[in-house]
Amino acid sequence: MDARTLCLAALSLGEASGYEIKKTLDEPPFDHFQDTGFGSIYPALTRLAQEGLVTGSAQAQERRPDKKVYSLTEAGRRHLCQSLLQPPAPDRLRSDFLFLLFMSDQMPRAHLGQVIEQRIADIEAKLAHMDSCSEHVSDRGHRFVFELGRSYYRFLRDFLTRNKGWLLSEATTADAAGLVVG
Amino acid sequence: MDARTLCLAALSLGEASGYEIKKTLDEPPFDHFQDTGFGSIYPALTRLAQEGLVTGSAQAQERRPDKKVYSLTEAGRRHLCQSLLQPPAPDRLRSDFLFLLFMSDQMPRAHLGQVIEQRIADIEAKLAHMDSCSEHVSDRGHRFVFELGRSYYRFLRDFLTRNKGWLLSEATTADAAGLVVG
DNA sequence: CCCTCCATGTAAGAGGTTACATGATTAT
DNA sequence: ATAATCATGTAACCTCTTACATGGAGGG
Repeated sequence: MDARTLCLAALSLGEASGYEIKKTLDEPPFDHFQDTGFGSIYPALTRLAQEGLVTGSAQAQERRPDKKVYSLTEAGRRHLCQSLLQPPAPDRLRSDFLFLLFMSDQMPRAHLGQVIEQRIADIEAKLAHMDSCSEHVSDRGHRFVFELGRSYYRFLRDFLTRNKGWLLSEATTADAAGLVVG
Repeated sequence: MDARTLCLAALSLGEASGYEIKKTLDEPPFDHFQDTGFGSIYPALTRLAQEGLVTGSAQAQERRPDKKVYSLTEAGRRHLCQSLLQPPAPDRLRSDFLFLLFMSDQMPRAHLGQVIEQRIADIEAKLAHMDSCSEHVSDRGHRFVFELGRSYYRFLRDFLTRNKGWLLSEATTADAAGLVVG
């Protein structure tokens, strides 16, 4: 899905401004399958409004810049439902981190160790943040993706913690059997 | 990493043509963290050659189009090693599949079921293919990413298999406790 | 005093995708 | 027959990223 479809999906949960959509997309479980910036959202909303899939109205605020609150039109809701019937494109992951692990024999061991520890800490922080969000996830699909994401982060943390020693060891021969794949 | 860095990484394993690089990038464990097409690879190689990071020579072949075999220059190897010292950008996943699961209350149950079964079958096929590749993965970093990917696919397959019933059930109330998160 | 939050947008550029163009060989 | 493999590339397009532009409120 592109930025436009994501905006439609966010608005299907209720009317919102571009800024609020961005906040929603940045939180779990939305953030598990996409990563969208202001530079995509604002133009997407403008175009969706032109196409009649959303309507927006500027609202004056006290001591704040004006806010443009958008909501789905009937056409927008139909368009969103239709896009859900398309066969999903294959998942695509872009991971510098896995690239570094892949190339680890070309890297100084100390730096590699730092990168892995940093990643484990990042995952830990993510999990902590998810704990604080967990109560607010009520919809069934949202809960499913939320728990899938949480389980994935736990899996990744455990895999890295268990096997970092194997990757970082100085021995020239590293038997694949040493990897604990669970 | 962009297409240029990926080409450098592929060539660090030995000289290759654009076509051969594409094949390498499409196989595990390379395919676990990127997804690069001909339309990115050929222009990337042209530019890398202009920058002196790779050298290419056309080789005539019998009954085949000419082949341009590229190899890393010293400058190219240095450039690659330097790029490994940069802090890695955050991982980014784009998943239509998770988007569909997220929106599953807007979807016909039958279609949702099909999408999930298809995904499980795809993962099963991927795992079978990885089994047939496993012996050829010798480098330590390659093995690490390979096993991480394999474990991830198994995790995803198991999560979907265990919990699809929970997502697909007709009951209006679906207790989060019903999810088996392992 | 500085940072983060609120709030919107544009403009330029980088990067990637898709379709097109070509064509013999080999396997089913 | 038909599809896949081998083999390279270009051009148009689309999308996204990044930087810029603006500015008050409130917390540390």
